[in-house]
Amino acid sequence: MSTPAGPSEVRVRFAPSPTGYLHVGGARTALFDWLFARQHNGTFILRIEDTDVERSSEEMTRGILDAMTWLGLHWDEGPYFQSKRLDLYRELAERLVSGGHAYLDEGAIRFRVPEGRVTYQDAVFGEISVESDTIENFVLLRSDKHPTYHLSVVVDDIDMRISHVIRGADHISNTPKQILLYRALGASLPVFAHLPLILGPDKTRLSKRHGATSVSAYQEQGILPEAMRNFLALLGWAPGNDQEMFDDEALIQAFSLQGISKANAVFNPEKLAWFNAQYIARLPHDKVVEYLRPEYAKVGLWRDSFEKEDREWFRSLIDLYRPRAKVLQDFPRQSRIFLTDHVEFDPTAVEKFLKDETVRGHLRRLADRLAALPEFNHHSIEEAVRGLANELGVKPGVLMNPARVALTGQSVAPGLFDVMVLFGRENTVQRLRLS
RNA sequence: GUCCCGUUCGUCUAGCCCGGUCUAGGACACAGCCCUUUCAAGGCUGCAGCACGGGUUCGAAUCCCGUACGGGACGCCA
Repeated sequence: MSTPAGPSEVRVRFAPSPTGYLHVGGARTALFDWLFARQHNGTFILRIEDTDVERSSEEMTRGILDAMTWLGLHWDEGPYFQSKRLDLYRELAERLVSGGHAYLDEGAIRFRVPEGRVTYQDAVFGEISVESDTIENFVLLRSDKHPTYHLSVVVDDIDMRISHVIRGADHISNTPKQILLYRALGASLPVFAHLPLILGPDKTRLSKRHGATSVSAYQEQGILPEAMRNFLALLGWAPGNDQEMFDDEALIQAFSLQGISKANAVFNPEKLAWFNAQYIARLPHDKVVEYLRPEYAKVGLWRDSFEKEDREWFRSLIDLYRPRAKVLQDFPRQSRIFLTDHVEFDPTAVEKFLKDETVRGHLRRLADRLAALPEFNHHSIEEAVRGLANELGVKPGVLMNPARVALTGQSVAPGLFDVMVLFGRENTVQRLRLS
């Protein structure tokens, strides 16, 4: 075995089993591990627990790594694969047998649980204490010579000099068994910190029947990794004050094991959506474009000029929709009116605003007015529109609501003057005249 | 069933360790109002909670005990 970690050296690991996708619970655990490592200038290790040959798969491993990368949880060591370390587990299982700590049972090796009470201090839950006669002699090595979870996790945590075991609270009752194993192997204990579970709205463990649970599903739904991180950080942890918006630096600063809650938390997708909207509204333009490029490309609306000659125009377009978007897909969906020549008219809106012949006459006059403007910008357009309304003796809305429909085909759109600027004078005038 | 753990607005939570400053604070959602060219965004206001019962104490969301409810673990799964 390697030498134990020094007292100040923080080494944590995230150890998923590649028997499924990375779900939000696992992601939250990984995030806390990562935050803790970063805060202490420690090492974040990724270990794949693939000792169940039947259920583990490479695609799942791939998916987990991708999801971690998308979430921005970069690991410093690994991924280590337990399937490549089988000899080590066998060797130690045999050592435990010869030391009298374990025994053969029909081809498997079982741990001999000693009498007494096992007590430890959990960094989150405080003292946890169990009478060892409630613990069965558990299997360490299966008859096929593959280790069980308890053996491999303890052996690896010792070997990899893990200083803090941060994992889900579903492992609390496993911990005494593992502590017994540490003792039998003559190793010192890491700090154990168990995280409260994430539940569905019905307070049962979050699962597929509650809706999307995999990180990649949220990625596909147009959730930003920044938003996901911020949201997940606040599930089971709180800074002790009222702050809610955290960038990574602030999160790393503020995070602490003391701030972790003992009570399970219900996953609230609406709050996630709110965080997402906040980040969409706030992220730097280049970052947003980076996320948006594939979304526009997906629906055939991306043009390379958005990053070249039309850069400023595209920036204005994006800014117009930032406060209106909840997910990334909202951008192409809502802004497509600016990106295709074809206008689709909403029949209800047409019926309501463009039926009246007088109104259409007004719009043609407005078109003339706009065509004659020396400058075509937000301010000059506003003056022209309000001026004309005044001359006609009508409220500005009488002009503006029909104009909006004439331009966009819809009764719901961003501010009319912004819309006109974005369309440009020619396009605006033409669409008004065609109405 | 046995063992372990938890319980503050519908939800995420602050406060609890070190009892009075808590007529319990913030956020999401919801409702109303304001802003306003529609829709958002934003601002303001409102709705709503210490699971229950004992005890300790001058005083308990905060400490102790019990009950109820909830969760987790009891696999040659992890």
